Amino acid sequence: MAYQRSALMQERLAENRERILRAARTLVAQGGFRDASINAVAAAAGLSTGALYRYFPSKADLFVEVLTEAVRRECAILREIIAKPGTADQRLRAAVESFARRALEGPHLAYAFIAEPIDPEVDAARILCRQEFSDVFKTVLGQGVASGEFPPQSVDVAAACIVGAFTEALVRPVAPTTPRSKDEKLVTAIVDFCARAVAGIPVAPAKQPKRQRV
Amino acid sequence: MAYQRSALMQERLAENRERILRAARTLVAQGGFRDASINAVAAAAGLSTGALYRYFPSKADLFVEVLTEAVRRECAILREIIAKPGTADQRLRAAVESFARRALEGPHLAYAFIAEPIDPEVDAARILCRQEFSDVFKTVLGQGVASGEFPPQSVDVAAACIVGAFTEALVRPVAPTTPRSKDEKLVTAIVDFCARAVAGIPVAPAKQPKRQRV
DNA sequence: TCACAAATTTAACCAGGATTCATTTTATAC
DNA sequence: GTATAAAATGAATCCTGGTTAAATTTGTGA
Repeated sequence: MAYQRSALMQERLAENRERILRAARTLVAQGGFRDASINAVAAAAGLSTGALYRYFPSKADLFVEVLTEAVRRECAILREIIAKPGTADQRLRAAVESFARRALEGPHLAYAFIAEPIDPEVDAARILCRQEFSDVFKTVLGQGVASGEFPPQSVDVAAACIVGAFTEALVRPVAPTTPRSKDEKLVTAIVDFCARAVAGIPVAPAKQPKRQRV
Repeated sequence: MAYQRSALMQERLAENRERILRAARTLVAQGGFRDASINAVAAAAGLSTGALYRYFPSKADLFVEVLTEAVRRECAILREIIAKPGTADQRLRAAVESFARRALEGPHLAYAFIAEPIDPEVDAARILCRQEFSDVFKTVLGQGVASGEFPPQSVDVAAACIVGAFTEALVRPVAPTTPRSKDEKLVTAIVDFCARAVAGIPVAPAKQPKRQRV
């Protein structure tokens, strides 16, 4: 027999798979995992529930992939930002700002990826993803502490605090959706908070710090 | 007719109600809302499932009460702490430390009260509770900013960040339960992080800051 | 065009957990 | 002690949402 799928067909299948992942991500971004039932995802992807199971063996598998994929992208962006030249303070600010700005696009998404529980299997994957996030922030923090730009501190805890701080600050206004105009101020306030927290900079939000403390 | 419950009986009923609330809180503290099914709560309280519905009209109602009650207590403690004399820095540190220390007793509880979703009705109640938490922290922050002890900042965002920071830092280790010996360092690191974040204090974790900046 | 493999649909199926209700037990009033 | 109201039980019911599978459609190779 040696049954062979035509290139066109293969592409269509791959497209379906992508559509499912996209639909799942969109639904999570809009209403969290709660609104992302298999039925809803399938419908949003333009497929039947049954068809979805030809692409993903279970709901958990689907969302593990959605999660890791999104985190992979996010971390790549952040790593790129902190690899650029500049002080640790500048790079940390840039990373937090970028992260926060993207999270504002879909607050539920950020929340779901960091905290919202669904399934023990997915939760397990989340722990690994968080580790990846944390590592990115730890890198800058470690550099800043090593160079004396930041005071000595627990970089592990600080990294977690940064993630938590801006998650809470961004995600809370999910219920009464805040006007888009306030976003800028919110981002600035969060960035400043985190920067002060790790650097101990009294005022000067957006200025170049440059001083080296030991 | 005029059926009248004896004092003894009334007391027993009130005790049952209390027992249910206590059981629910304990179960949430141990394993989050996920482990706090109506059956489990009833069993833990030494009652049948049916009986529980004589005391609470629905699961949502029960947990709304558990939530608001716990938050009420917590806020009372915090308000007391920040009403004591001392610098804003000292009082903020004391409040965060107290909060963190109690959260470590039952990390799931803290998490469940701040983030874990169960039911739209409960989530709505949570928003009000968070407001209350936030208000407590805002009080100290506002005082510190007004007196010039803290640099100017968005006290709303900073309050949210504080809650988020230590939630994330405390709750994350829920999966692989960290050794109790590390708790002290963790609490210290979190307190320092928050203190630096609002005050911009470079080093000096537990010392008296006292300097007034304008 | 026919035979067969793969994909898809649709309609059950099933599990877990909240809620209800007929029945039993316990408390109160006379 | 008896009758009645309240409380408690625990099994039955219902609902939600993930999963499966028989039947159907579509694609592939001769």
